[in-house]
Amino acid sequence: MPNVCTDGYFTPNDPPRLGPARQNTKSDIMNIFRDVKTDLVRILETMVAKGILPDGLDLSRVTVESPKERAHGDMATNAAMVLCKQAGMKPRDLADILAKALPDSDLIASAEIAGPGFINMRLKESVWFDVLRGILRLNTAYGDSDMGTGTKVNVEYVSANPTGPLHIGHARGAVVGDALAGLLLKAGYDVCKEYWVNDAGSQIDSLGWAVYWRYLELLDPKAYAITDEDAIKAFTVEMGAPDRELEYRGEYLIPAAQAVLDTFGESLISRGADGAVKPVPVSQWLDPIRLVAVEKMLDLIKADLAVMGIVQDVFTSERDIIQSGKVDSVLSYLKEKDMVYRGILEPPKGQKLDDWEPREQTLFRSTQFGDDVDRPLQKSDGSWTYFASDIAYHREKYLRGFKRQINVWGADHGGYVKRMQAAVQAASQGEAALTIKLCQMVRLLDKGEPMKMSKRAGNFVTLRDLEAAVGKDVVRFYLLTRKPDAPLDFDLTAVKEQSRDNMVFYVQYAHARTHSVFRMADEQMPDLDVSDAALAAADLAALSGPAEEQLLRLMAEWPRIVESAAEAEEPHRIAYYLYDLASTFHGWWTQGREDTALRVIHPEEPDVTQARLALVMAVRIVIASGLSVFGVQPRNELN
RNA sequence: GUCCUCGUAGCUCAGUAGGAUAGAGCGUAGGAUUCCUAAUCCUAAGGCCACAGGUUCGAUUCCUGUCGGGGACACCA
Repeated sequence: MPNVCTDGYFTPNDPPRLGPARQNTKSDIMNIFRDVKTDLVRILETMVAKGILPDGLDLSRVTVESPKERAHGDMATNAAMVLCKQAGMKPRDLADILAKALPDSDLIASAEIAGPGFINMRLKESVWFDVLRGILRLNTAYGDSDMGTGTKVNVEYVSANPTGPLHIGHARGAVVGDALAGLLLKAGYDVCKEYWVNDAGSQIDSLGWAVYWRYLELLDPKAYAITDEDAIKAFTVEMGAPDRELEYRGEYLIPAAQAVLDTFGESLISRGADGAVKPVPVSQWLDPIRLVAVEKMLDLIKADLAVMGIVQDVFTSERDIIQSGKVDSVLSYLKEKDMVYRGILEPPKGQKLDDWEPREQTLFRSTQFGDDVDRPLQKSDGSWTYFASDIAYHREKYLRGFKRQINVWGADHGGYVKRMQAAVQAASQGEAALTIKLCQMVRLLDKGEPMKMSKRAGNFVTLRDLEAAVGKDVVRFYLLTRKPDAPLDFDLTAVKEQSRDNMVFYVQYAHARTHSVFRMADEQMPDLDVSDAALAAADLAALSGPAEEQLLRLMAEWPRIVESAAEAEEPHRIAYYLYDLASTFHGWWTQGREDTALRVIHPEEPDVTQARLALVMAVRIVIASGLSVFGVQPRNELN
């Protein structure tokens, strides 16, 4: 995937990565749910061939899943209930026939009917051991799926205005977008991670003004102090923009101003007869300053993202989209389709606008695609609205081959969803589909008390502050412990607590514990072969207890979890699965406290020890596989 | 006023490509530590899945409406 915008500050990153040190080898995918379903379908087809069932069965609603109740067996299918109408049979009659045929499978030991027509199946014990060996063989590639069939998906996230460092408000979208991309990659999609750079709007003008002032300040700190309101006022008046305010005053602009000074020297000012620094007219400095300022801000943002372990593949410049004529071309495209017209909108309801006046505008017919009103494409000064360039950008993504697009936005952009989806439909002849993930606010707390932040006071918490306070992995995992569309409290103290109610710690502790068991085994049984090969070849008969079976069963579900989370585009499900697995593992491990026979390490019984260590290793692998989706490094020990 | 989103145990939250007796943590009440990490585990109590209709063999899940919390509503992004 080439980077499309590489002018100036758009230095391309490395090409999209294909995941952590692996190829998506479709042939080497393990998923026993799928295997059982394949067998089930095969048996159904045999029954069709024999004339027991009619041709042309719709099997789309047939599922194979693990029943909630352990007593119901290993897996259950609803096939009889879903197919009974098509087959013209009563559910239980069909279930009866099916249940008799199922043990024909290599995987299924027995099947029986329950409830309204469920078929509960017991799998052969060897199936679970095969799962364990498969995990050891595949390592963290276990859980990979081919459900995406290499379909191209574009995930756009962060996309913060390049006007300053990222702060906590950006953190959630950044992490959710990155994890979603990781999840889709694991599920077999061809994922492109993307950032849309709004470097063309009025905010960039504000940035330019602020940086110019900082530039003046560097040249003459006394005359142009950032704290000197009178001087600032005099400056804006002199520039012919008395309403202009310096919106951005953070110190992070000083390096940008220094870069301006390094690049342009004193060519953006004049000197009075006394040598005093004098600003020159806006037209002479705004363009060059904006360019340098955006470049520096984008560097800052990329560095912030890198601290969080986020590296996106493509950065697309709004300015570039506009200057290359892509907005004009998408507009003429839409005009051809009669999607654009000149018209006057009704005044918005529910809020008073003092300065509202009827005005003829260039409008996009988004109502034809379910939006509430048609949306303006041009500002009154003739320049494009943000919406117009965004349409051009999304069409650009479509033309690059992305028929599936995902945007991760803050919930405050919710009102923008329908028009953007409408635009993507219109600009792709209905071929591309855009889904939008809205992330709710994160409330930053400390010891249960909300932390007071204000941009004005300059004490807002940056992403870097957050990372420095608790660490990248904690931030990433914690922000994924709740579905994005629900608000989230982030407590700086609680998140570092080492107890069960902190998911991050609890899962990491389970992973660390798998390592400590191996360290202990090495101490107590230095001669035991614990190589991958030895574990894979171990006699697993010792793992037939209920607790072991529970662990194996849970780990067998991992590929299914990946697929359903990818299908739902909900990475947080991975977090809950890992918590569940950690809990089951801790419980199994603790059995050894009450009954020494159940301990992992038995110096007198190397076979049993080896089998149990194989199980521990599998748990370690599955946890690591899950954490890799989140971009979180598993811990080998704690403290 | 319109649109989006959420409503599940006392609290914080999972779950729902429609499935069998709705789960977890905290908190509450008990219990386990000569022991591979007690940084952990076990047991118990706790529910009209906001409410009302609809779709069907079956709805916490899908549809419609009501109520309640949050968010958004020209020429900012």
